[in-house]
Amino acid sequence: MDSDYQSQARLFKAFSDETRLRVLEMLRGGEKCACKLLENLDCGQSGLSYHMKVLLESGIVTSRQEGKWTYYRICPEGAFAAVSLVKQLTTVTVDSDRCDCCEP
Amino acid sequence: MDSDYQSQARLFKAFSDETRLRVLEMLRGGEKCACKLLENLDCGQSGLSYHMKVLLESGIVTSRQEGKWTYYRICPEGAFAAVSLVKQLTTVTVDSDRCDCCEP
DNA sequence: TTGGTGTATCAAAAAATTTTTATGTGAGGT
DNA sequence: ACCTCACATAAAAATTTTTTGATACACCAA
Repeated sequence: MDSDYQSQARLFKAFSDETRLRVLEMLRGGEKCACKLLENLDCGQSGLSYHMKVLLESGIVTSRQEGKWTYYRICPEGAFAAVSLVKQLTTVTVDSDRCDCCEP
Repeated sequence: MDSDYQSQARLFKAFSDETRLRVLEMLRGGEKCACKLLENLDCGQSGLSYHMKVLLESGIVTSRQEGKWTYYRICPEGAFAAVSLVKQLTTVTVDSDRCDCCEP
C-alpha cells in the first residue's frame, strides 16, 4: 500500500529515542505544555524543541499555541496510523512454509 | 508496565531503517534465506548481516540455521509485542482536557 | 584434508542523529 | 517602545548508527 519506506522509517524514528518515549508517557496523562515536559526531562530547552518537532512531524503528536505557551498532546489519528503500520509490516501474507530456495 | 525506555527504543530502531523495512516486506511473503534477501537489497553481505542482527535482537524476526544457510522469518510473538507497545505508548489515560498549568 | 560457499564479526570510515550553545522571534506586560 | 518570557532555529560538537572492506568461521563436497 504505502511504498515509501523512508516516511515509514521516519515514523518509527520518532519512537526510537528515550527522551521522546518519556514525552509520550507524559502526554498519555493528557495535554502538557512545553515547560511542564521540560521539568521532567533531562535535556535543555532547545533539545526539547528538537524532540517535539520530530514527534510533530511523525504525526503522533499535535500542538496548539496559546499566548506564549505551546501545548502538546497525542494525536489519536497518528497513533492509530502507527499501530496500523506495525500490524501491516509484520503480517505474514502466506501460510508460513519453510523456504527451500537453497536446498541442494 | 515496561519502564525500560532503552529497550523500547531499541525495538523501534529496528523498524527505523529503509533496508530493514524492505527485509520485513520480503519476510511477509514467508521465510527467506539470507542470500535471497541479499539479491533484492542494495547492500553488501556484511551489511545485511548487521541489519538482520538488529531485527533479531528486536524480537520481530527469528532465524534458523540449516547447513550453511540461514533462514529468517517474522516472529508472530515479537510482532504482537510491537503492536501492543505502540498501542500502549499512544493510549491516553485521561479524558483529554486542556492543560492549564501555565495560565495566568 | 583441502578448497569453496554462505554468514558472521571486526575495525575503520562515512553518514545520520542528538546535544549543546548562541541567537532569533513573537506574545505580553509595563 | 522596551523588556522579559517561552519557545524556535542555527551552527558546532558529541554521539550513534550504518556502510564498507578485510578476515574468520562453519559447513559441505571432492
